[in-house]
Amino acid sequence: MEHIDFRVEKLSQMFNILSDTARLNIVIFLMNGEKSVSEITEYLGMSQSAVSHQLRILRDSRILKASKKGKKVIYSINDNHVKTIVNNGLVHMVEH
Amino acid sequence: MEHIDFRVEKLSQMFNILSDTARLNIVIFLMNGEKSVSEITEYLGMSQSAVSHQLRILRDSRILKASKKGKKVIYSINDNHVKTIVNNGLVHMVEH
DNA sequence: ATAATATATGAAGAATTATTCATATATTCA
DNA sequence: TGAATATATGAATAATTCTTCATATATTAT
Repeated sequence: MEHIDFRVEKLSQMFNILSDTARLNIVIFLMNGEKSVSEITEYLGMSQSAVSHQLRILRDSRILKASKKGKKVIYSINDNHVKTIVNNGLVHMVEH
Repeated sequence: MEHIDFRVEKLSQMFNILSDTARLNIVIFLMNGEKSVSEITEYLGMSQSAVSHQLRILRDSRILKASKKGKKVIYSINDNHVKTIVNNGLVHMVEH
């Protein structure tokens, strides 16, 4: 698979990150605006640790970014492409 | 995560399938028209068995469909949404 | 019927990944 | 300084997944 476009590699990596329900839900949640870790944790109903591990993956892949506000860490979407990709995907999930 | 849209579940499943480089390449290859298993195998440069296993996943998820022409099995895209999702994704992979 | 070609499939092993648990770090407040 | 709150992280386990190998099935040609 050497002759193949590098974009395919990149895209499959992005799809891989969005293939986890928790991570995809986080991204969608943040599309309405930035949130703290505790808000995200409460929204998802998962353990704080599990959420933090997933946030790390989203941060490392530059899909999200984090900033501190006092004790809290605020996450927001860093890669605007992901919004379009997710929105576009959601549209196509309406039927079936 | 009970309060969450069923579309998210569906979309993460679709992303999951497209998160494998081999499968994503197959889908992209078939976006130029239907192909036989041997053509796909040659294109990817993987073993026939590995390709067949991946084709099964794509068939089971209704992203592809298969039809027989003599000894050959011809695969084509069954779910038109996937074309849009992949094309849209590729566009956003252009930079970085 | 037999051989050759094309594709599919089950089992097994290796690799990747998600979650939990325990604990560490950082910040604020008293 | 010490306690409380918020978040991060490493290790370990469980689950999922990809590939290989061997073999099965289907079709065509001789």
